[in-house]
This record gives sequence, structure tokens and C-alpha cells, in this order.
Amino acid sequence: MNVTIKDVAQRAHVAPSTVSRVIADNPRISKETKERVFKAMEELGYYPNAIARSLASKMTYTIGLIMPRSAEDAFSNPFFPEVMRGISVVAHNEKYDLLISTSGNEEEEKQAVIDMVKGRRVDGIVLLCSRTTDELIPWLREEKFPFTVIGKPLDSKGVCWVDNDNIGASRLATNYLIKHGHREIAFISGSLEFVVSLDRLDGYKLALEENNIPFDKELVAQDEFSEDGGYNAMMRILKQKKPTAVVVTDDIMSFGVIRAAIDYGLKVPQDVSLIGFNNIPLSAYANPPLTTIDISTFDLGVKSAELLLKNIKNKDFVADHIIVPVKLIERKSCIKR
Amino acid sequence: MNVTIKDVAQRAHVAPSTVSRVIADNPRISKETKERVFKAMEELGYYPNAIARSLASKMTYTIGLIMPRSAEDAFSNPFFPEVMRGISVVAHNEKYDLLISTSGNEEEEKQAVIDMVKGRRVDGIVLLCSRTTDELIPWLREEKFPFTVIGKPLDSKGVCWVDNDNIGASRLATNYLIKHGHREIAFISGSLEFVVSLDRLDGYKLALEENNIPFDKELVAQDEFSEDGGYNAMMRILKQKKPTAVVVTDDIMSFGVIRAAIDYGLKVPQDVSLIGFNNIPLSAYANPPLTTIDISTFDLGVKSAELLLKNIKNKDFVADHIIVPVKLIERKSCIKR
DNA sequence: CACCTTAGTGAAACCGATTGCAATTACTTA
DNA sequence: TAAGTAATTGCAATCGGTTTCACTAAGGTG
Repeated sequence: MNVTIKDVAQRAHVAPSTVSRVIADNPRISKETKERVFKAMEELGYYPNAIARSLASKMTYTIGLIMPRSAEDAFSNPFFPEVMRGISVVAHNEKYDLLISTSGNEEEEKQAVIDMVKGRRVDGIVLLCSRTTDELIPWLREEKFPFTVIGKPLDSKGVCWVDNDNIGASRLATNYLIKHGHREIAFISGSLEFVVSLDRLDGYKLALEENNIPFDKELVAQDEFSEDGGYNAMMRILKQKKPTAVVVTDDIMSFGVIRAAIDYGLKVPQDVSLIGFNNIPLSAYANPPLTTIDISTFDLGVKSAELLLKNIKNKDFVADHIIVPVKLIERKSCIKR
Repeated sequence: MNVTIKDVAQRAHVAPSTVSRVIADNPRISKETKERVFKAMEELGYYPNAIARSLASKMTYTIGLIMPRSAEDAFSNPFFPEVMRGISVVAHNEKYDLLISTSGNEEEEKQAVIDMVKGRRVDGIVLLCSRTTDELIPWLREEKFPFTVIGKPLDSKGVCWVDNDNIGASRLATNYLIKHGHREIAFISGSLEFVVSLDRLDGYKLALEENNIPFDKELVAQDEFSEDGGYNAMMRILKQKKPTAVVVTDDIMSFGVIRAAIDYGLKVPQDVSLIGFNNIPLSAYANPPLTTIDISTFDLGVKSAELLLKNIKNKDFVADHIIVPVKLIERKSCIKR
């Protein structure tokens, strides 16, 4: 068997409780005893059992990450790795680990959260997914379990969340196109089931309104967050209208939009300008390099983790939220007309 | 406090051990008792505590993932998310979770592994990193702890690993260029500290040899696995030689190589052809679209996880390895001359 | 000098499960 | 009818720690 705290205690001629206190660096233990215990630990090659420790102390020093839908989707969109990167940097600094549970569907996702929370496997949770239909948020709130959400939830009362100003960002993007002389501007997003899509649609409408451009729902389409999704959405629009520019709320989708335009005999940006969202690494190298809204994905991860840790440490931490700024990155996919 | 197995036992008028057996679906418990216990669990909203369970059963149902270097680097290279995707799909199917520990440097990395293993936090480990200097592998082998490595380790005796045939893949890439009439072929890779770089260099040399092309070390350069790394390496080569083609062992680096060529007044592929490695999503959309070696990154993850789980379940599973096939993806970055 | 702190340590309960072994009952079998 | 066996279930030890409370001895106070 492995060497336990009792073995150490025996060797150092102290009680197990004393060894435990030495590990926790309890100030009530004398220097001499500490040294004796450390020596014994060293000699025996002792290493504390994290599981046993968690059981007794009810702390796990790990934070749970819930990826949206299937893991397959999640990792193929660079948004998620990037936000994970932010989270893991903070977690690592604070000596927390990440427990990732991947789920196939909404039902499994809920189960995964329950497993983590009720199974006491994590000290807190970051939700990477806020669908409008999310039952998770009310549940977690009711359980009084620490969690933060990336993406403002529909009902944000009493929950910690981190997000961009999506309405503002979309308005910024649309206004940019309008200032470039476009008036027939299409808007392509993911499913309106997501709050983010809703908000960006609002921002788009707002910009049109400010410039007295009538809203035309034939210029708007939703589809999956994927290259194909972008392609299909653009194709549907092109069958009805001839926009001179398009706002696409995801860079990956933008690639599909470009492909659709080309298949339709249109050149980007000569015939149709295009502004994306997220500024994924790919965007800079695309053809043409994509003008896009940088949403500071990394920071989204960082802030969500920071907020969560605050929440974990302060029992009675109040609900809070953080708005992460966006930035328009000008490249070559938009022209004046 | 939370409802425990004892509460359930009391309510169902049985002993805690019986409840435990019901949870484990032990066939020696009668149907009636099972039903009674299930009912009690239902009524009390009982949920087993995973930590306590792990402590007693010594199983965690989670597998540890060690990311290379800082998490920052790890997630910014699409290779890692993709292999994680493979791992998490398998893990999810087998009801395992993923515990990710990110480390800043080699020392921390080792500590992270020790934490996981000695802390009994995981049932097995997937190493995403095989430096030639790795001390981790001998250590894990000695501890008899289940683990698999992605990337063939230098000393592969008694370890489970998954990899491509890197020598063959590199030879394939090089021969492709040779068949296209190139003879001044440069080779750019990451640090030779990595086994993979070493192997690919060997494949490159092999192809040259087969075609009676002398090896010229001025055509070879190593640098970081990044866009800048590729740029710098290519610049160093261009200062000495004028290759008509180059093998780059990482697509991200390829982008830097392209940029360097352009800065040097060279066109790709007109002046210099280029073949990459990894077939990251970016490659298809690059300018020009990158001809590259697809290494089935996803499968690398899948196979490594499968191998690990076999190892966890079969106490005396023999060391094994799996070679994942590669495929040359022809696009537009190479021309005949 | 009697009493009160204070520092340092140990004993034992507890965290929430699992599991080997014993015990009980009912049923065979010789 | 005594004894062996199979089917169920309970007891209690165990996993490896943490933490409350009590206790001892030393030093401080009036």
C-alpha cells in the first residue's frame, strides 16, 4: 500500500492530526515539530491523497467546465479552445485544475452538471453555453453552487456572467459597413435560440434604424455555427436579394459565406463586402483577410474564471458581471462603394 | 447537510452496505429490496458523492491530460484542441471525465503529473508531449501507473504510445516535391528536442538519399512551433540559399514561411513550393490553400484514449502502440517545375 | 501562590462511501 | 432429522485525510 499520513505520524512520533496541521502549515505547530514531520515525509516519500483530502475538507481545488453540445462541435470551433486557454491560465495561477465533462445533448449536459455538483467533484462551474432555454442556470442558482456563465443569460438576476456588449458590437460592425456606403446589408447569425444571436440582431437593427435604412427580413438568415451553416444561410439570402455587404456573427460561418458568394459568381470584397465576428486566428490568413470584430475571447475566459474564483472564496459574494470590450479589426474584406 | 447513503438506508430500513450494493447493481440483492431502496433514494433526492466513492473504491473515472508547456501555447495550436476532441469523445462514451492540468514549464509539468498520480485523482494519464528529455515516462512506468503517450517516445520500451509514421510521412512529403521536379528542398521543423522533429528530419533525408540528392544542412532550420518561428527559420535559410520548395513540419509555421517568402519578394507557389503538416482547418483557406500532410489528429486522440482505457481495465495489459495513417492533401501550394 | 492565558499536541469523531466476512433464513439432501 | 448450501442482508473495518475539543505544561498576573 501507499504511505499515508499515519505512517508519517508514526515515524515522526506525533499524531496524524499533527501531520495534517503541518501540511496545512498551521501556525500553532512548533518549528521543531514541523521539521521533524517534514523529514519523515521526505524519508517515506509521502504524498497527500487529494481524494481523501477533498472528502474531509469539502474542497476539491478544481473547477468544472461544461462544453456546449457535443465535445466534437466544441473543440472544432476555435472560440472554445481560446476561452479555455483563458480559463486555464487563471486556474493554473490559483492552483486549480480543470475538470471537463463533455456531453452529447442537452439532457446529458444537465446530467454532467448534476454529476459535478451533487457528486462534489468541483468547487465551481463555468458554463460555456447560454441557450435561451437553459434550465441549468436556475438550477445552479437554487443549489447556491458557485458558477459563472460566459455569455449573458436571458434571466441574469443573481448570476455572475461575462460577456461582450453584443448589441454594441453588432451595431459597430453594421455602422462600419454603412459608413462605407452600403445600404443593402445582410445579417447572418447562428440560431436565435442563443442570446448572443438575438443581441447581435438587435444591434444590427439599431444601426439600420439610426441611419434610416428599413429593416428587411429577407436579408436576414440563421443557420448552424459552421462553415456549411454560413454557406447555406448565404445561399438562401442570395436567392432572394443582392446585398452589397453582410454582417456574419461568426468567422467560421464567414468562410462559408465567402464560398457561397464565389459559387454564386460574386467576388469578395468587390461585389460583396463582409465583416465577421470573433477574430479567430484563421481570419487573418483568409482570402481575403477578414475584417472582423475581435471579442477578446481569451479575456472572456480569464474574467469568467476570476469571477468564479472570487465566488468560491467569498461565500457571500454578490452576483456580478463583466463586460469585455470589443475591437474592430480592419483587414481586406470590406470596400467603399 | 446533504443526504447520504445512511439517510437512504434508514428510510429504506436497510443497512448502508445494502444501499451501496443497490447502487452498484449487485445481483445478490433481491428485487424487492432494490425497489425499496430506489424509492427511498428518489424520495430523498439522494445523489452519490463521487469523492467518497473514489476514496473507498480507488476508482475515479477520470483520465488526466497533460498539456505541453504552458496552456497558452497548447490551446493556440489547433493540434491540441483537435486531439483533445478525440480523447473526449472516447472518454465520454465510456463515462470518463477529463482532468486537465496545465503547467508553465517542465518542472511544473512534472509536478502536475505527480499530483494526479500520487494524489489518486485520475485512473490514467494521456501525455501530449514527448520531449526527448522527458523524465516523466520512466517515472510513470516505474510507478506502474496506466498512461499512454501521443508521439512515440525515444525509449518506447514498455510504454503505450500512438503516433503517425513520422519518418514515412516526411519522406512522402519530400518525395512529392521531388516528383514535382524540385531538388533544392528546404526543411523547416520545430526544435530537435522533440522526437517528432527528429523523425521527420530523418524522413526528409531518406527521400533525398533515395533520389541521390545531397543533403545540405544550410537548407535545414529549426525554430518555435509558431507563425513567427516559421518566419524566422525561413528568413535564415533564404539568407544562405534559394530553395525552390520547402517542407514545413507544421501548418502554423507554414504561414510564417509564406510571409517570409513574400517579404523576400518571392511568390508562393510560383517561386517556392511548400508542403505543410497537420492539415489544420486553417490550411484549406490559406492563400494559397496549403498542400499538407493530414496526420489524422483526431484519431490520434481517439486511439490514445482507447489504449489508455484498455490499460486501465486490464491490469496486466501489455505495452502496445498504434500507428495512425497519414494522407497527403493536395491543394495549391506546390507546382511542377 | 493560586489562577488564568497561551502555545503545542493528541484523541477521536467525521467526511461518505465500499467490501470482506459473518449471520440469518430457507431449502436441499442424505 | 442433522447437516450442508444458497440466497440475502448486516456489521464493522477501511479508504486517507481534517477538525473539534480536551489536555498538558509553561509563562504571566495580581
